[in-house]
Amino acid sequence: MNTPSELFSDLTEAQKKAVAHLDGPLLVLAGPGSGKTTVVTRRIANLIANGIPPWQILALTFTNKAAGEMRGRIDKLVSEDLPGRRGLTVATFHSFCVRLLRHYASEAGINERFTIYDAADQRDAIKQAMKEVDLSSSNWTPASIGAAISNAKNLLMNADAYTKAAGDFYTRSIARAFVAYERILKANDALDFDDLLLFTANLLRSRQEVRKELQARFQYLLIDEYQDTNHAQFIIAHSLASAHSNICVVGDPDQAIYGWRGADIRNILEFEGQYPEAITIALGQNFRSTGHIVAVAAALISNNKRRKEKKLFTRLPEGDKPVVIICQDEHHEAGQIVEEFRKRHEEDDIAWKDMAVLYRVNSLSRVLEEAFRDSHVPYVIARGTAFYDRKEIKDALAYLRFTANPNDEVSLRRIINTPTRGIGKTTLDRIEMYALRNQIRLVEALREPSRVEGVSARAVTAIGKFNSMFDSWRSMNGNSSLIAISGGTGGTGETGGAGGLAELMDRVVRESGLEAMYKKSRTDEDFERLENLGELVSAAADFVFPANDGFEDEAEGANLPDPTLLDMLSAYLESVALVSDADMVDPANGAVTLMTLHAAKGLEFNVVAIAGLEQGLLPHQRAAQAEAELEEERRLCFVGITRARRHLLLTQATVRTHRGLRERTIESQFIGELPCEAIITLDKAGVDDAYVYGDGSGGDSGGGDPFGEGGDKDFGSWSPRGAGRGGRDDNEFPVGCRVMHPKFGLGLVESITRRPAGSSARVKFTRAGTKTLILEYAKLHRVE
DNA sequence: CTGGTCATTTTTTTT
DNA sequence: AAATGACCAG
Repeated sequence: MNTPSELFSDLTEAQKKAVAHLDGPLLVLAGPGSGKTTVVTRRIANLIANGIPPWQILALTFTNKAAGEMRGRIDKLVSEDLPGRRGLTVATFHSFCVRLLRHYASEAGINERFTIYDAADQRDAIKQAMKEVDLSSSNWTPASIGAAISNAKNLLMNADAYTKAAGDFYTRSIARAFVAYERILKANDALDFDDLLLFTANLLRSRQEVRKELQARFQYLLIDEYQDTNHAQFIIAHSLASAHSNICVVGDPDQAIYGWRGADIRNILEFEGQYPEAITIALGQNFRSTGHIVAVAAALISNNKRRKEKKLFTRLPEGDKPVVIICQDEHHEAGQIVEEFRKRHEEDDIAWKDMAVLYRVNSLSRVLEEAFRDSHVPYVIARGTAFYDRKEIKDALAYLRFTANPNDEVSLRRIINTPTRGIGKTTLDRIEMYALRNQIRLVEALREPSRVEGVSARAVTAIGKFNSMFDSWRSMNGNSSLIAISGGTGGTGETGGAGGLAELMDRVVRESGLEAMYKKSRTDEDFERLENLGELVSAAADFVFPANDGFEDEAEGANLPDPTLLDMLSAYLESVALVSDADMVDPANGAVTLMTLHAAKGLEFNVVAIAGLEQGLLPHQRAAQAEAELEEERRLCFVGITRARRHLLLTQATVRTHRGLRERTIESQFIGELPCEAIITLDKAGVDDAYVYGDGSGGDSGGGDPFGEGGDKDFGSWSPRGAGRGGRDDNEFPVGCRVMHPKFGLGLVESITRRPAGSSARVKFTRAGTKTLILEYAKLHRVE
């Protein structure tokens, strides 16, 4: 068992004070790299060491990764033989709410088996709602309606409340769609992400007995990243805390970057006003980054006016100055970043996994990815949702969701004719009409297709097969040999339940016809889809039923009933719905990480590059209007800079292709806000004059240097990307050579035009006539 | 009913 | 550039 003294070793006075705090409200203002996680985990260990039962402690985070990390670190600090350690609840806000809502489903007035709708499902449902209330989609977009609904829900307004408050035509129109949307969700037994918080907050507010029960259970609260909580989360936290005020919130107003999704920075700024007896501890010393990096970050953030002044400082050496590189275009930029990383890897022996490229928008990842791939530097893109966004995966999961919840019509519609099985639009329209007229659900109407007028015999048979397929899967639930899971505490590797889940998944993939559909064609793309489906099946086999439900098993070792296959399925779908991009950053893989600035919050790397420091990108176009939004962009940049421990690289491309258009950019105002004595600026954009006007045909063709003798040393070694297509174009496609284009077919190169923006070629195609193609983009292959 | 082509659009960030 | 949605020919 760790003695209390060990919990306090190596800490600053401020940190010690926070760790030692037991009862009452506590606000920890933790600057970047200030040892926040250490303080939080040790404080929880200290609570336990002081005799507080772990099951009375609730810690809420924003990502699964943060929750897992926190739990792991607490586990290491708390002796294993301490009884009841398992009862500790560490969860994300959303997953905590899901568990709570399933447990108190009847009190919350919802179906225990509710489905969680992700952004795409939500969009589908909103579209349907707009259709129902006749909102022409030319004046309204599902996105704008969705944003309005989301904002309302974050402020704890449901459709009724919104309708009552709606005054003008604009809001009344939204209100109509809102009402219809809510009706659809209700009918489908579905909750969207915002609902998870909204319903929980309302449950806690309106049901005294539930609130009391939970208050008694969770005597000590800890909320991480408190600066990013929204009003609903605020209500949840304080409903739970109101009985005992044992609430510890941790955060940094300078790192508040989720205002756009309803996060209210006032929650943290006004905490002391809300709890006058609160103790506030500021952790300003940075243990992560070297001097210049901290100086640059501090200077940048001091430009924010609406801000609580907080001193940032480090005792680490000054280290290398952050480098700003002005690049020619995005390919050049990517090349510079790869080159810098390679140098750090070879000269300083820094592992790839200790480096990251950060950017404001996901679309920037493509060019970067190409550069890393072409230069054989291992990389991963942290896009947790990407896998689950793929068509084939969404389809397979829709089958599962409809299996678990037959009321989920959004999923049903998705898969009823995917793969095509002869239940087309006409048939579905007729069945829908029939359902509407007879006041029954779509699923029920599908049970009696022969009674629906105008449905062909063929369609009736197809529907019958469709029904029996799901009946067969659902009956797996009743088969006890499939549902047994070894012990409620889980944790130990293989379980019968996971096997059942994997078997179900396997059957779904095969019997639905998805597998056959992709097996039929031989394209690479379809082969990849098949592989993804296989991966999905293996992932299901590895799925472990969550050990701790968090509400029933107060007594240690309480015997929970074995989860059924349906329980497994719900838990699995839930875990899939709540993954975040940040969750996918796997420290075990030896690769450079590419991710958005948002996803980087809470992480740190030895080497960090931030790409695209341009007006309109960082700060982003849509955020540059209002001062408050601009300040959030600045905080985002601040978050990015403070991820770096030793080396920081900031890049700007003077020309960037955006939505197919090549445009000149303007340097980000944030670059101008950095103290020039703490940074090094390298302008490598102008060098391309040598490239553009140099004589291309002979001079620079031989070596790997597309810039001839004009380039300086640094510049000369750039070209991993350029060598592939852009820089070598004159060699690759000489005038007169025969080429193949995926769309236009076979052609003959008539001429080559060399431009700074990228060379183009006039190609005479046998079928399609003469076209001018940008070599960088056209997928041209030379044919001998 | 299916599969293709053409026209239109693109919210930045995410639980 | 890419992804959707509408429309039209089999």
